[in-house]
Amino acid sequence: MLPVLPVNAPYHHGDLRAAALQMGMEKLADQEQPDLGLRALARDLGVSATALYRHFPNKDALLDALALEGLSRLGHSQAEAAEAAGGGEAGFAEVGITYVEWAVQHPALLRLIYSRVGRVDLAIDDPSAMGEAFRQLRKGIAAKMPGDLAPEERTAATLHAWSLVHGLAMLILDGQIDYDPAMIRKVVLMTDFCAP
Amino acid sequence: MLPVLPVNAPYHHGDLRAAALQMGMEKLADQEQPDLGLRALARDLGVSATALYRHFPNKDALLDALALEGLSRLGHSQAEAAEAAGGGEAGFAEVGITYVEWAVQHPALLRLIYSRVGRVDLAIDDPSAMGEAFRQLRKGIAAKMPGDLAPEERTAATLHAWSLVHGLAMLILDGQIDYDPAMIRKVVLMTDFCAP
DNA sequence: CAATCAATGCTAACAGTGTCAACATGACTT
DNA sequence: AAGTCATGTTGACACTGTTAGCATTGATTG
Repeated sequence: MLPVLPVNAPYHHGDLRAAALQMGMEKLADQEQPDLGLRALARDLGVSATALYRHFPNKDALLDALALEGLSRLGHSQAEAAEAAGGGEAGFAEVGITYVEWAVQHPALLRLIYSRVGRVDLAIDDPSAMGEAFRQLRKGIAAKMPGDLAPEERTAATLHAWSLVHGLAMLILDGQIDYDPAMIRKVVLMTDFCAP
Repeated sequence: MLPVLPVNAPYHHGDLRAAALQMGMEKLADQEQPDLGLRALARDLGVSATALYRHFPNKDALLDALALEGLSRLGHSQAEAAEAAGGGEAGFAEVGITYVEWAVQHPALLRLIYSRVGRVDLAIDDPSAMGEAFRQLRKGIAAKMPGDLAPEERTAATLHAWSLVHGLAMLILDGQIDYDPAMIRKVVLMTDFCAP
């Protein structure tokens, strides 16, 4: 977290944008809440407070970029878990469990993602970037579901699965329930396959 | 939102603490995010910025008080819904649906509650106030559940129900899914009764 | 190679925030 | 009536995001 390039630092940083995103990610990884200060971040980068404005129009844009990166990583983890678990119902449940695990391991990042994803349609150079990533995630969920369901049921089941694991994750992050992997597994397995 | 006592305002307010909590609640009701400024609140109350420090040790304490009040209101709504729906499985589902409805109607307040409830054990005059309220809520959920379940299953089912509606509520508040009452009902009813 | 220019950095400043210390007012007690 | 203490006020400090204007550098072009 110390300033980069402490000695003989050149006037120009090289790739401040990438460095800011990387350090932002590191700071988020160390925190519970997604509280990032622009000035504090610049300080840790060994750069003046306003230098970041050459790379991001404002603080929101920086946080959006971090959220987007986080969303991408979450998507990768999901995809990995899906692959590792193979297809079928068991694989689907594993994807949900992975979601909760990822949330526990990246609390600030998950919070950041969901806090910035909603209002992303407005005033972003690539308006559909975040929305698209999320659509992929949803599609990923839907694709892993048991196949013999009517479209209406499919939507409801997707919503059900997403809500369940998201709720579990949020309750854990907010300190309402303890993180007990066995219990998570039990809860997730409770309902995913008991279609009448 | 205009200053209280605009003309002939006496030096002392009368009951600033109650007024602050009430105006805080009103402001939260008008917002999507629980962003409350101490100075802005004082301004709207027609009082100096630091006057609130005679009634709350700091901003966190004020927000904690608001969260506690919000939690109480949520509990009341839950209890009402449980009563109105009668007992049994249908009544239980109704409580869950009410939870989501309440969240949609009080987005900032629900967010405030969950953001402050976790770390409430520290440095509050009544340490167990918030925890107790939440324990009541959990007990309320558990009490409304179908009765013929082993204790272990009971815990899991409670967790499942809470996570499901909380996840639904959060995804709606974060703009990820639309609020469609019929769909909510469908999803909540999907799994609550399919015990093996 | 030298001159120009755009990209990228810096400092200074402004409005806003939470918070503390010191002072002012007024309601209640004796 | 006098005095005390809860409650209000002003002023200040450190912090934040943001803008305007100036400085430096690496790259492009004559």
